[in-house]
Amino acid sequence: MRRTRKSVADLRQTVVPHVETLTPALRQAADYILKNPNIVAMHSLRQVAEISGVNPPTFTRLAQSLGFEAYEQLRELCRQEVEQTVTSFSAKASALQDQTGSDPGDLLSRHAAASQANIDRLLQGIEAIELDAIAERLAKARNVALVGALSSASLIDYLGYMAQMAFPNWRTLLRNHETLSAALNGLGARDIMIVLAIKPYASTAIEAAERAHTAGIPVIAVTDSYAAPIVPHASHTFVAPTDSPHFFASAVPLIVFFESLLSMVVRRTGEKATKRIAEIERESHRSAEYWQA
Amino acid sequence: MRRTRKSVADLRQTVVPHVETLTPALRQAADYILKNPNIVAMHSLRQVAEISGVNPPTFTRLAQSLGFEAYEQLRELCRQEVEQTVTSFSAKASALQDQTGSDPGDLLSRHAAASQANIDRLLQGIEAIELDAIAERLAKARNVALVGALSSASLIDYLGYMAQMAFPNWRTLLRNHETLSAALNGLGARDIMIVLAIKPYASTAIEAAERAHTAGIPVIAVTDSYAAPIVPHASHTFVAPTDSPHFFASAVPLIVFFESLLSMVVRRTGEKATKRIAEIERESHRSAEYWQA
DNA sequence: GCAGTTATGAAACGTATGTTTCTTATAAGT
DNA sequence: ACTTATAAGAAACATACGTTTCATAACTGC
Repeated sequence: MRRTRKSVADLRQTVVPHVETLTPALRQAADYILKNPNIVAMHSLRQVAEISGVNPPTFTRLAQSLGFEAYEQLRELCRQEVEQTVTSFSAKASALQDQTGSDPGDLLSRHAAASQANIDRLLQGIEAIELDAIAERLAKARNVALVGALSSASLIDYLGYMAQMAFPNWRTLLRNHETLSAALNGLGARDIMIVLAIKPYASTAIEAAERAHTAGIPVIAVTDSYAAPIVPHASHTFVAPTDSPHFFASAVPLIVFFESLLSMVVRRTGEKATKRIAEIERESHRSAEYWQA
Repeated sequence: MRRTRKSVADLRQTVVPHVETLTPALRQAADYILKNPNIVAMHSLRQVAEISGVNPPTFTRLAQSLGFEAYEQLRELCRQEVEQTVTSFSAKASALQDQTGSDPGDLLSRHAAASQANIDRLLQGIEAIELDAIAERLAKARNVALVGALSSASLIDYLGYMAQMAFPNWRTLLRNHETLSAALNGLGARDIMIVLAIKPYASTAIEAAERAHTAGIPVIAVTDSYAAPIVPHASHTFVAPTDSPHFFASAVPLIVFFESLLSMVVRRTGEKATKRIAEIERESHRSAEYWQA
């Protein structure tokens, strides 16, 4: 199949190189155009200005800053972009599937497609009702302990960071040289432990699950196979596909899973979580952790 | 799966039934609109008139004949038609997101769809050639320094962990109370810094990028907007969509991006990286970090 | 801390837009 | 063939458009 020819003047190609030299307002306008070429193509300058919250003259000035004679020419690029997408969408989809893959430049496309496929498989492999039940238990738990080692450590950290925004009773274990015994101290049947363990499985994580399980702490295992060594020590197991064409497993389905799970618990906890989130954000702004103009 | 809801007023559905009762000139106009909704959506009435060879007032009259109050409404139908085609994939996601959520069990499906749409948008927003060029530079760099704070910290950790498997010269900065000055010490123009900063932007990350940029260290910014405060301090910027129906931004596209980037660099580095990976794996097994049956 | 510069929003301007009105062309009925 | 009714182009109109100008706000460099 013939590849759709790229128009000589491409929107991104034209705008992106200039972006870094633009003033804040102009950059905001450029950002909007790059993200919403279809809106720009289909609406008048003033309508775009209103929708995007940018002052009308800013777009005129942006076009001039980019070397165009008028805004109309910038808009024409957007039109071409849209036209191209309209005509080449189905082509792209089929092209991705039969790539035998010698072209390294398309590695992003390939990995993107693989990730999307994995997300699909994640969806097929998990029962909504199961997940709902777990979310319910997490919402009611006294403490939620998170465990992950080696490559799983940073993913568990991500979950932990997000969770602490919403809940004061979620905690990541085994950080900063904390021992397993110390970590498990005080945890019991009213708490829940979430353990992430994907191949190659970290001994630390398996051991933590085992000890917790023996101690009567409910363990939710998130792993990549029902044959994983953690399964026997879990009271509930979720399996996420992590296949990838790379030397390492893809974390994408895991992130999707964790983000969804977290969101479900937040929804259940209701206003309490939302309030806490707002409070922490406010506090962070005060403490200058967040950058502000 | 439920089909994406068709907009209440469909262009074809609205126009076709009336076509036979129209006068010749009006019919010609109707015919043109049905065949070229994208032209109509993206151009003014008078431009459409000129392109199609139909007199301007004819389009106004057509709209009125079809029961519309004004031509603008007819054009809006064309816009919807185009929008639907352009975003056929992400349309699915937004439709799912719009269900204001009476069914909590479907949250996983919704987030999965949204993630897939975001991956799609990531692909559209990044030029393969750009990414290729950056991968090339990363492969040749003396040192690669990774920076991320707050919510980005764990994601950068993930990248750093994976990278260290393959390359000895990739390092995550600002961990374990390392100061910025100490971190930047020894870095120069032959090195590259990758900074991840997504909203709310961490002061630490912005500052690191700024200092590095001033010091002549190439900075690659990965962020969520061209209007992000880090952009002025970057020698190259990648923007990944992070929209999500939750209170937090989704990390999925970022993971896809990093995994792809890493894989591209590994491919370039060739056998050297592969050997190192194998060696580290062997070492880890010996040291019992990895669980074995 | 101030002068000079630049960036940005508000107001003003000429122009193109969508629509209506007017006029001419076309077709039908007697 | 003449009238009448309808259709369609031309001209006219109010409006919204893209742009420029102006004033003020926000930086920069001394």
